[in-house]
Amino acid sequence: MSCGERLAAELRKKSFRVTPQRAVILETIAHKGGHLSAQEVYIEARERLPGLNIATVYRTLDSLHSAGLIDLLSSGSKPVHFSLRDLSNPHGHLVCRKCERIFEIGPAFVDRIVREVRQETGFVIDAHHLTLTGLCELCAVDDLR
Amino acid sequence: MSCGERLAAELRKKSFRVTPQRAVILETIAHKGGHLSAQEVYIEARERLPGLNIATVYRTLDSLHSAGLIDLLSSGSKPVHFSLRDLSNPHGHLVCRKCERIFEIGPAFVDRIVREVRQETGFVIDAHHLTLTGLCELCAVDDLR
DNA sequence: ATCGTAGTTGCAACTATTTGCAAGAGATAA
DNA sequence: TTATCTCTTGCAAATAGTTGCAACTACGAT
Repeated sequence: MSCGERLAAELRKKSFRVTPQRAVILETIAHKGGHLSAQEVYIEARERLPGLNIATVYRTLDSLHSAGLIDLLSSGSKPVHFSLRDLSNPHGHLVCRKCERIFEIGPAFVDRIVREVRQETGFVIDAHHLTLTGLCELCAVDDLR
Repeated sequence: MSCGERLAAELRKKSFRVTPQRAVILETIAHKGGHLSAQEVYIEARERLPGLNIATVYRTLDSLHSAGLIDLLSSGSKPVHFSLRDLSNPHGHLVCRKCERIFEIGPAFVDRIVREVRQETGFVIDAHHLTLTGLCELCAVDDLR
């Protein structure tokens, strides 16, 4: 099964309809890799589907997120970014609210947190893109004065 | 020391200037309690400080957040909300990306996660408003088909 | 293959957020 | 107290994101 077919199947499974717009948007995110803003997705995707409307992009990103096909990285209050969910590489981000740097958390530790939360609350958090806000080691030291 | 004075001291400590705008915005958030959107803060605060500009509200909320005086609740891709940081009640939120319901995590468990992350990474996450996204118990069951 | 229905889309108007810049005002030191 | 240095603010314009609604279309039922 091709990548596109896999995504389409995934969508159908969640009873979302498979439309050209959704396919193009999803493929755009998959193709570019990394994190994209809604605007970036729009600009890229419109090259392949000229009539595409920005409102559709926003609504589609929303749908794809609740379907669990893409992840959402909201670093602080800054604009939200999206990325394809990569099941093979669950990882997390630590966003420092002071220096704004972003640190990665490895798969093993992310996995541990997911397990603990599930055990404690029954809630299954998205391991693929766990994002935590706080102070990095250096800024935390400053913060004590 | 009054509440306002405490907040002013806190601001000065982080070398932010204490201005009428910041005081009013902070007091508005403290007074109303719960979570407010930037617009709500603006409407409320302007009653007390008529000349107040919306741009100032956004910039101030940003400053107060990086100063660690207010927390930020971005449930999914929905508009960001702000609330006063309440040191006496650290708690977390679990946001289900499917049914959109929000569940609370108690202080004890939040504390445990904070400790684990610090131990593992040196990063001190904001315990006052930990927000995790994923699937609640019910939606997780559905998700398996 | 065709139909009907409910989910999706494009459009346009609207609301929300950000930014550059000149004027204004806390904080520090003299 | 006053001068000075930056940080902040207000304004206005630009950008980003949302919403209602009529037209369109994917897809299960016929």
